[in-house]
Amino acid sequence: MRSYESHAELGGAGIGGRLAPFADGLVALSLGVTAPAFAMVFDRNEEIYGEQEAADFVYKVISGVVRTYRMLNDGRRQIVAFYYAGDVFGLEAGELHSYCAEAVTECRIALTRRRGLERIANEDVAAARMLWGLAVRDAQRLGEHMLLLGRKGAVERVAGFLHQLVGHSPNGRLKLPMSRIDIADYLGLTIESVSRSMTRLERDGVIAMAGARNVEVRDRVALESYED
Amino acid sequence: MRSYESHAELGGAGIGGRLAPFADGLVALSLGVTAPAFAMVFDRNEEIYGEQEAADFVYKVISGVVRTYRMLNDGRRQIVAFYYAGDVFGLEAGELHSYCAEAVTECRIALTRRRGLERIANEDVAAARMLWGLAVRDAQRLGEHMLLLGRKGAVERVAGFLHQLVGHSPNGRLKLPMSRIDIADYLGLTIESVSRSMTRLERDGVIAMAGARNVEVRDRVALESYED
DNA sequence: CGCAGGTTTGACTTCACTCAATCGGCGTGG
DNA sequence: CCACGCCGATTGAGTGAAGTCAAACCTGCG
Repeated sequence: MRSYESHAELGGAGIGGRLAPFADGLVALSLGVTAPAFAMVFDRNEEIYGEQEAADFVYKVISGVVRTYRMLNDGRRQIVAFYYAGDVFGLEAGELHSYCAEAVTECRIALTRRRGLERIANEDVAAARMLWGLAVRDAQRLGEHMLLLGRKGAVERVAGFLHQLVGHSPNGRLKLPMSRIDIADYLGLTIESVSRSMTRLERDGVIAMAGARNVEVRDRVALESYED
Repeated sequence: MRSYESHAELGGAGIGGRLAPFADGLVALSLGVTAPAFAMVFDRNEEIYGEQEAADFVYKVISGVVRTYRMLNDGRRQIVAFYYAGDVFGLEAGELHSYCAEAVTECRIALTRRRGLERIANEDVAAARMLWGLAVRDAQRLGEHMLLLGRKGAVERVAGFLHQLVGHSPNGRLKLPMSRIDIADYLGLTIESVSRSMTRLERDGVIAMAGARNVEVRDRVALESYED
């Protein structure tokens, strides 16, 4: 039970999730910076960390998809970002997490101690630069998303979302890992509006759908033009 | 013309703005980190830097207010953030600025070379940490704003905006430095909706107005409750 | 005092939301 | 292997909140 000891020793990383075997206890965070880590597996919709919880760890997605979000008292939810394999999340300025993070699909996540990472950053300038770069890139992506939320119509939002997802897919086919509710809460819409927008894009010949989660982008240029 | 030489030497910091005398050529960025700098003055609505311009400088507001924004082809604009005295802006991950920055009011801005700052960060761990902290705090603020843009109604947005502004004012009185257009483009609304929302808040006794730009928050608790 | 800009107000329209019914795909169990 | 049931997604009808267009109103300034 060596691994459980190490888990306890690490202070516990939330209620959920299960420890999982992991290569050599190291994770390559970015730009060649490597830190000691352990891995956990989270089920679909399982919480990874909550708002206002201590931000003792930094997380990297090994496989699966993660969402971070904030909520209002009455239940309205805004998904701030989706994180995919290779993405780092959970870096905070203060001692507490300012968002909630959950697994969209079953996820394998590498965790590394925040203090350890800070210690590394204190000695290795490249590591400090890397942390800075991660935060700035995050901020840039959020700014882009603000334009979408503040100034775009429903179809433009969905088109922008699909365009962003299809970026990494050369053949234009993609399998949406998240539900319509997640998409709606990411785009500041209702599920009905998301649905209507996708139908509209399909009628216009921009995309083709096979079931709700398989989308083929047929006309990437048109998709971009919807974004203005 | 010593100052113009130094301006040219620095590679030119945009078309607009005038060099201004500055204490000792140093600016305290944050947490005691200091870097060589020079100051410029920008008129109301003058551009500080444009989207896709080289991000050679980092900026700190000495006095006045700055807006950063992105635009769509058809002219729709989303203001990403306002920066007030003491705030640092213009830090970028890549070589280019991803937003446009303009002076909301006449502004006095301290500029420091990005490369110089990076050199300092390479030697001083505290400086690197500071840069990281600035970026993370920015990202956090943007995330907060995304919740407002994606999930709040018009009155809630205006209430949230006023609440954010009144935070630093103990007596509840504040003078809005920006026009209704700026507020609208920050909140993802039209000027008419901003106007109607403020009228509504006034009718409800939450605020009192003396002219369009002088607002007194009479009931801070009620203001927060509009935000949910 | 009068002009010009920005702001407020009003009437009407539009787009997205709500509520409700139907559809469809997936997984389970017969 | 197929039928059924369930959950998520789609579609439709009606409503409502914010947008648009236009007019009137301040207010600060020449």
